[in-house]
Amino acid sequence: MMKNYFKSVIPETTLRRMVYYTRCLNSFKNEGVKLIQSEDIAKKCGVKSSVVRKDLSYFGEFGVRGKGYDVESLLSTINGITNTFGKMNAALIGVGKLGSAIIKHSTENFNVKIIAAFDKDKKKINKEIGETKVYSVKDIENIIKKYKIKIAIIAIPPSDVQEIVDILVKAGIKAILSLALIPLNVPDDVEVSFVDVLSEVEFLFYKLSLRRNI
Amino acid sequence: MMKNYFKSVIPETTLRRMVYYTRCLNSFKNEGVKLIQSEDIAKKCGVKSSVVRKDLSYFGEFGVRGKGYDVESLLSTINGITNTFGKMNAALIGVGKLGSAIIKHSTENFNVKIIAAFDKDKKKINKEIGETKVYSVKDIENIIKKYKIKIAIIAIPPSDVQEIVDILVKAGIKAILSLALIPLNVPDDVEVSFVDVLSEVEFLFYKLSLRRNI
DNA sequence: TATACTATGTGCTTGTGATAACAAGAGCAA
DNA sequence: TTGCTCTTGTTATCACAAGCACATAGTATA
Repeated sequence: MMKNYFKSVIPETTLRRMVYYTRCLNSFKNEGVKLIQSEDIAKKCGVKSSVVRKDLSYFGEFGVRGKGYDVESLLSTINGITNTFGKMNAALIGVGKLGSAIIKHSTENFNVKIIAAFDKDKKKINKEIGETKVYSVKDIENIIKKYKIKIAIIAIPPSDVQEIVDILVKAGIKAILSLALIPLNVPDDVEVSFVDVLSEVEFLFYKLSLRRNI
Repeated sequence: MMKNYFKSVIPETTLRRMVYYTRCLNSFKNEGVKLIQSEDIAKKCGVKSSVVRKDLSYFGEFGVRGKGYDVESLLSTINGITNTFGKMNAALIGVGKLGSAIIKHSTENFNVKIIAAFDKDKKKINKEIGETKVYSVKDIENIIKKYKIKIAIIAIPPSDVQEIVDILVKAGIKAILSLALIPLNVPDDVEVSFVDVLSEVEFLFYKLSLRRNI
């Protein structure tokens, strides 16, 4: 039976794994593999095959029972979910060491493309890092609106973050990835996500410490 | 009633929030706040006060009913959980742009200290970034054993990751934070965690896309 | 000392994600 | 067509985390 394209609510954990699956599928594709089974994806990603099937089933029925999934078509179906079918365009604020590392990383890998970067340092403005042009932070609103960018990565000192966040929200940004683990004030319709290496290391310390003390 | 120090099993989500609480408490401390309530922490961290209280209760009873928590003593109690009471020492593999950004970040902020870095590029070996000395990857086992380092951050190209992971495990590393979202082979007693900016951005794309399509 | 007040700590309910077990569908062969 | 095999898609169960709501215990005040 054909079902409506998306089930009611899709768990965040599933969405996170979808990113992982995409990586795996691309890897299979590059190896020339045409057909795979849920078990193959599961092994490669370190999850259970039932999880893979369940995750995929949230979006529709893509497999053939008794056979498996067609790598190519599964990939393009997943790409279709984000409606991008190409690069996912994002902006980056803060072209310091971390910021430029991310730009470099995005040129080498995967699906995300940083199409505009911003900094307040005049020495950096108007230069290019790879294909990414660096603008003044004063131009954030203009450029973001011009290119209809919806996602921004923030790689600036914590003290400046909220000020920039306000500008981004005003410019129409709908999701912010902050590289500093500090609370952000945003409207309800703006997604916020944190990535912080040192926080994660601290978390690992907690985990290790508790292992012995239980 | 005094209870045994740690309750049976502590949820991962709680441990993650503990890191966040630490940040908030330090922030309160710097502002000169002596006494706080669960509601204060909750607001600052964007969670419910009952969650804060429950999280803390996993480790013991630190508050005074009718008053709240003493900032200073709560902080040192939490620090005590990791048995470090000072810096948390970690190693870093790969002194590229990303790696050196992390080292710089760790000198400026928070609790984690990178006490040894490793690279295979001879130009980088024996130099120092801040207070962190850069060693040859050939010395990983020696140095890690010498300083009894238990946690390592990996910031190298995906193709080299597994090779380094094997060396780290052999050297006694018990937790690995990988900056590339690729599966790692490790023994069961080694914790593995991933932090990948671009994966997180992709995840946000999924989230935004689905918002409209439900 | 008694009483009112305040914020903690904690059972208990509720909701959500993970897991396993199973039913259903597709291909193939006789 | 019938039966067999294989792997998907789904259902039912289990485990766990979130949040409420209240009993508890300490503080302040008279």
